[in-house]
Amino acid sequence: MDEQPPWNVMVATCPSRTSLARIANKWTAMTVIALSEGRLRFGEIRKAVDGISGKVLAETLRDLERDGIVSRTAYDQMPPRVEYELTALGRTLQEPLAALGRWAETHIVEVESARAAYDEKSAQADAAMS
Amino acid sequence: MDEQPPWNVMVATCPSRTSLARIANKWTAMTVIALSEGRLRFGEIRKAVDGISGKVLAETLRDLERDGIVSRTAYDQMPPRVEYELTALGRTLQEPLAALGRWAETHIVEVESARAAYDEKSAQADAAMS
DNA sequence: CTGCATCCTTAATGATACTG
DNA sequence: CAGTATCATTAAGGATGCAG
Repeated sequence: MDEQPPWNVMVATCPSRTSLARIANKWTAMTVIALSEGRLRFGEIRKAVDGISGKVLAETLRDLERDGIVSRTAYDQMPPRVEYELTALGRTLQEPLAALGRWAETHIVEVESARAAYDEKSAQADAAMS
Repeated sequence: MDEQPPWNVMVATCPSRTSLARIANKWTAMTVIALSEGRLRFGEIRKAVDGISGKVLAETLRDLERDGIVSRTAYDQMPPRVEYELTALGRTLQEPLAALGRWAETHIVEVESARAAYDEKSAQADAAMS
């Protein structure tokens, strides 16, 4: 009954590509992974996503909130307290992005050895030209 | 027996993060998705990944080859003929990246409605300040 | 503390021309 | 055809200061 959706990320003008561009992004992936632990404050996320700047995290969270992946709760306090958590939609994205993180971790040894081999081969090729 | 690897993408200096940065990328995702069909020529990939420039595709493929995800076969012909295909390592990445593409396609309707709601709310907030 | 605004620097991308 | 090289443009990212 359900026919395949007409959306196709491989088509440049398909709206779904704007969504792919957002989620296929290292900051998005790490932010969502951090929020898999549950509801977190801005500063806690920033600590979890080691190396992210305040500006980039604010932008990432704003974009994720706009896309309905993260919800933002601001408490009217001084100093401010703002908490973020994954929405129901965001939780459907949690596992796919976590899988990417796991892939990077489990295959980094293979990747680094491939890099070393490639760089070695390139160096030889360069030397042969001289 | 197998202890958890010491790699952690959430740590800025962990080598696995360089790998995450490469795979959590829209061009990488679409290129790998294109190569899921099998062995393809440069021009065929370029056609499949609609909108990618020749320069960016060449760089993406070179990076993927360096990381051991894609293999490159150049035939000594004129005009040149170069074919690319996923390696065994690359095929382990195929499903996680395909999942991202499917997520973008399946949820774009929800995402777009979230965006509309967010933009509407922002517009109201802006108007209230005047 | 949480952001936003600003300025600045760097990286990514695009357009074009050119070579094997 | 499959690149590479160059240049121009744009986007991403970092640093700082400041307001709520």
